[in-house]
Amino acid sequence: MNTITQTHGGARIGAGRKKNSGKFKEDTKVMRVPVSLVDQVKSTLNVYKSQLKSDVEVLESDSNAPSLSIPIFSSRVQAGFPSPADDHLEDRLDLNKHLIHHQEATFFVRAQGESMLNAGIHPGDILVVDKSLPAKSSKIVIAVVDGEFTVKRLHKYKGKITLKAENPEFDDIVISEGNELIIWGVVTSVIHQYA
Amino acid sequence: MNTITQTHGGARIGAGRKKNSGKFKEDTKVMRVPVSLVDQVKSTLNVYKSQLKSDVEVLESDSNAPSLSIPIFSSRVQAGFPSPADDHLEDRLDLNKHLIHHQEATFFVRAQGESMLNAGIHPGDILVVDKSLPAKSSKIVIAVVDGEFTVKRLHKYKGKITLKAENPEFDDIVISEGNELIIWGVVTSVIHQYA
DNA sequence: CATTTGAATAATGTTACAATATTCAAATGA
DNA sequence: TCATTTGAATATTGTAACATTATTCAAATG
Repeated sequence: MNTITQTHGGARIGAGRKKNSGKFKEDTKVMRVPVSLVDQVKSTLNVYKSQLKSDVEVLESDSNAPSLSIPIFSSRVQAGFPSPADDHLEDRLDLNKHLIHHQEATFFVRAQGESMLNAGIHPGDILVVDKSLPAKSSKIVIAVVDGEFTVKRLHKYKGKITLKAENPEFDDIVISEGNELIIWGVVTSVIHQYA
Repeated sequence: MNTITQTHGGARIGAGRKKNSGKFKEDTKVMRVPVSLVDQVKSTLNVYKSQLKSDVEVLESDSNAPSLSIPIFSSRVQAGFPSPADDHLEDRLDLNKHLIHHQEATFFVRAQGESMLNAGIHPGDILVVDKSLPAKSSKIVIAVVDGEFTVKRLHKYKGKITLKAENPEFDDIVISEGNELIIWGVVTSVIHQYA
């Protein structure tokens, strides 16, 4: 070893990485998990990270929501539109009941990208997702692929799984051996709010 | 220490605890988890354990369990969603509360035509309509024109009122002296349900 | 032959460690 | 003087190692 003259840098106090500068911005702990749940826990961590990055926003459904029935009309009614003041109402609808079939298994996700525009999903829309429904082919699903949160249409064909974007400008995701795919649930409805 | 004469037991081969005799009946792995998710993961493990106990290997004890890199379409344990929100109660969503601001003045309409496709309104969608909001220009409104029920985007310009379709295949409706126009309310959101 | 015992082995929670990532003042040089 | 480069200091993070506890069951015992 020869003596290396220092050309830059130097010792000092107060150097070093900042606390909580990791991906979780908080302390971590090691825990032991059965192998069959490792992927699932990983996916949970990924969702959490995505939320921290505010890539996604996930909300759960409110089990204590009071019921509220509101009249619904069909726009087919051409004339003599019945006033909502009438008690002669066609029908009433409670959004929570109508859109949520399995309360415990339902959660909401706020859509981010534009990859599903042609499926009617716009950035900022609220997606209603049911974890208890089977992820059948051609359903729109919420998935985590290799740690990335995504909304795509699921296709299974001859054992090959593809997540299809519904916007020609976006690429489909073909799942192969090396990919980790976790499906969180099936999108049952989209809610778009106007400004 | 004095020499203790062995009174029972003895060395032998094949002794020892059996493999997979732990609570999970499978190998485990340590992983690092942010402290705020530790409880959540623990409860996931607990659910898993209780399922193991009751199910007594109902599913995929050997069926195929392609858990190598392949999806957990029907993961046995439905984990809750992690939330970075401090108050866990606040990330529960009541659709009624979220979408309906003036309960008394709100009603639903089921959309019929395709004239508003580009505004994201498809046939069969549920429109949330608020009667109490001012029908400003550029808002999507529910209107009755000469007795005909319609959903269009309202435009007011220099005293001229137009109801614009949001689909090039449909004509706009220009309101003139002789027309009767009644605006029932402003569409605040659209809900589309997937089959 | 039924009961007791303890050596062998696995599970499990925690700590330790090595490798990587990040920070930012000192060193440099323009 | 000031912008850029550098590397010591410190944190993160995945995994291995460890200590403790739990379990198993044949040998020892009576």
